[in-house]
Amino acid sequence: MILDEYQKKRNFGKTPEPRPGGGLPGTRTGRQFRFVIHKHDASHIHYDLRLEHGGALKSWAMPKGLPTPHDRKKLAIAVEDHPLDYLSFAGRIPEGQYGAGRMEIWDSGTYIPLDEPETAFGKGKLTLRLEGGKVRGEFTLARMKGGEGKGNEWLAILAKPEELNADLGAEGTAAPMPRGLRPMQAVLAGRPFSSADYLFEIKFDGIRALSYVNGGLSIMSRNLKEQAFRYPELADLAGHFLAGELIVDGEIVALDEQGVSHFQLLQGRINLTGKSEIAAAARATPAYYYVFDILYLNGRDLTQLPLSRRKEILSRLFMPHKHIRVSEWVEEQGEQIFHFARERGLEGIVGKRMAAPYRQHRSRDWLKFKAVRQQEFVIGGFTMPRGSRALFGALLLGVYEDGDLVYAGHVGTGFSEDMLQRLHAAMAPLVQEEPPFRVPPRPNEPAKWLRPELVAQVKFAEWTREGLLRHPVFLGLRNDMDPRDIVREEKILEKKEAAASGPREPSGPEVLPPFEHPPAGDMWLEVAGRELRLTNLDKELWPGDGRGERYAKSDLIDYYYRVSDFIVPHLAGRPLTLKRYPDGIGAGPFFQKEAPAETPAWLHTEAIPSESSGKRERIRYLVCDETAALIFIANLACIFQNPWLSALPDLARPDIIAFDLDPVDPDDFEACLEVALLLKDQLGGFGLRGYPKTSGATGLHVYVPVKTEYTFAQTRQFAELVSILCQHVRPDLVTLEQPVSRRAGSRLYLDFRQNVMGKTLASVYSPRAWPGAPVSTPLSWQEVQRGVKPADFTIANIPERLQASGDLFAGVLFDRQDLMEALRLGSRFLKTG
DNA sequence: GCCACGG
DNA sequence: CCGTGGCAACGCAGT
DNA sequence: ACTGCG
Repeated sequence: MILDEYQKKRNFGKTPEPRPGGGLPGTRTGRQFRFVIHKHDASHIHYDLRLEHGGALKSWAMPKGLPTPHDRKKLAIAVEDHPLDYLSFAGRIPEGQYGAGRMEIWDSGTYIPLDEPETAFGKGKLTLRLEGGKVRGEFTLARMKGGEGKGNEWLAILAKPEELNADLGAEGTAAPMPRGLRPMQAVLAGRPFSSADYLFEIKFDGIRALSYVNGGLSIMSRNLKEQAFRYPELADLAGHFLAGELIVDGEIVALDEQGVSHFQLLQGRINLTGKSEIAAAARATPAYYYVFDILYLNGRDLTQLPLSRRKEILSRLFMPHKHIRVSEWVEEQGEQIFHFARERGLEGIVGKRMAAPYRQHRSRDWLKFKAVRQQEFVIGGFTMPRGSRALFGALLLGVYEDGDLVYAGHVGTGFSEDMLQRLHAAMAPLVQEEPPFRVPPRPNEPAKWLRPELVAQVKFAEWTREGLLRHPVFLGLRNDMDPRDIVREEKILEKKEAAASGPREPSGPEVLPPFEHPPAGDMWLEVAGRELRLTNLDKELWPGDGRGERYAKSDLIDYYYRVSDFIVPHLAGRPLTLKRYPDGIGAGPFFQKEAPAETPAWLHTEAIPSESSGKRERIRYLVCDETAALIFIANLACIFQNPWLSALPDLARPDIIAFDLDPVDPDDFEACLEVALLLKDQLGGFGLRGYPKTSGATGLHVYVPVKTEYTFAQTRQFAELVSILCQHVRPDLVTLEQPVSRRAGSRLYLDFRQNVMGKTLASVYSPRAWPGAPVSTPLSWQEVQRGVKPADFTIANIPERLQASGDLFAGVLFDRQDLMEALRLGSRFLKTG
């Protein structure tokens, strides 16, 4: 019986594969027979071609897949005949069994023999046409001559490359093959969602690269640098597509033991140029290419097709292999995938709108959701190496809690070879007998303890209930931080998430791509259905000179547009005082409260009685509740936004207590940082959290969000009390004197007097009328501790910062604190102090 | 930035 | 036609 | 009552 060999190799008690003989012969019409191509993930990934013939399946194992236009001849090893039931078999063959590993159906369909099948199989040469769900084309199978024992070696040959999958030849539009395409990029989004309009993929942490296949292979990084030579293991990429000419999009990655990509692992390879170096690195840290899009195929531009169609085409053409893989995707279930990503310690996920075309820039059609967190940790020890690893195994990390170093978990991945050595050298002189931890951990490997002086930057998925890190990855050493300052950064966002676990928000704020505008003159812009006329876009607001970059009004509007999702929530409901700079920061600005005559009808205005001497008139204030309003206001050459400290509907009850830290010497920002920390301590005595931001000018603002329950008289009094305490602690540093002449001898004027109805401060994320267009930027307390330069935050880089770190001022929107409780807490503290 | 006013 | 003026205003504290 | 201040 021809299936004897099949039977002999298998134990049907253990393998799910079909027994021979049980199957139906199947229906067949004329000269059509059935075939299947299995993708078999055994000791090596390979493809198995099985052709129905003589009541069984003639089978070949094809280690490099089917022949393709790029690789017209590929080896095919004839293996034992399989039963017909194998046509529909898919499953996992268990460990220890013949052919152990996952067997999946990659393609199936019918084939038409183009010569006489009865004799062709025996002669060792047959030509056939495959009509599968994926493959449609003409192939020849020919037995090679070779010496003894070579009788099972065949060649699979693609007979007519130009006819392969010819049915796809009308997709897209005819175009010559482009060069230097830019990859489409995702916009950072907040909360993941589920939507039938989107598919979701894993976000890779590697090098984004477009691959051009056209005779040769070119792999281009985002900055259009050739990468193909650097990753020899990707060389046969071209041979894994069933088309001769194409452009695909994907990411080059290196994977850890868990199969998770980390850019750090690739770091050692990104600059190599020497051939032998590259070969060695490829052995030590192999690279993988995950393909997720197709932009061009056989003379046709596919970028205007919807993503869903591009995915279909890609999966028809692509034979994944060990180093060249397909990025799996799932439709609709964004939240589930995000959860999965976080569990596995993956960077995050990407949501892509299925109807969207491919665009060569950042677009909201692709949204990325980050699942990782990051902070600094003190290195308190390390474990001995295991296996092939040299020098050490993992770093033992800690954070300070009440003056003690508390163990926070260990990190054993993310080190480059070079970093491993540098770390070891840095740690060696710090070894000590005593563990530095309050409760020393007991790791599986023997540990060495260190004087807690080194600080590591680590990213991780989340804190476990036990307060340890889940999926930590080492990012780098920091030499700019005092280890004593390292504490667990309480994630306020987590609290928010927990509190908001009920009804779901659609998604968090996103940084928008710049809008397209003419370099000069006027234009109409439609924002969320609002028509806006933008004027004098080329008007220079910040002159370019030695002190700062040149920015035009278009840059201001562009900035506000991009960050609108972040700034609008901080402005919503708050009357604005306008300060307008129609002739730029060098010329005289003017104030305006009354909404200008050209204010569109849809823009929210609020008529508020003016308290001013006698006149019982009302002023129609602008209120910025939406992006379109923000853009309108920016077009008025309002460089920064001046919102009230109270919001509608109760303008008499502030929800923010503001402290304005104004250095006496404009260059003495150090004084601001120092006083901010002092203020943080004093607020802490009342159990209150403050949120710091640069003013954008010379100083710093600290906001304390409170419940909308107190009068301005109360908030002002409280601000005064806290300020007096600060002044009392550091009389050398802090003055509360209003007249400038009396501030001499102090370094900082602590202004609590702004807490009055109708008074304003420049809002968070507002650019300022100073050279270089600095932006009022929220800081983490870590940054206040370690020191920053306010001029480093400008309209040129804040969108990126927001994209990376989100809204550090989000607390001001929801962390409404109880002033009465604070006073109770503080009075206790005052009595004892 | 733009309107209203006056020359 | 052009040039120009207007476009905010609170409350505190010190005198 | 006037002024400086933000």
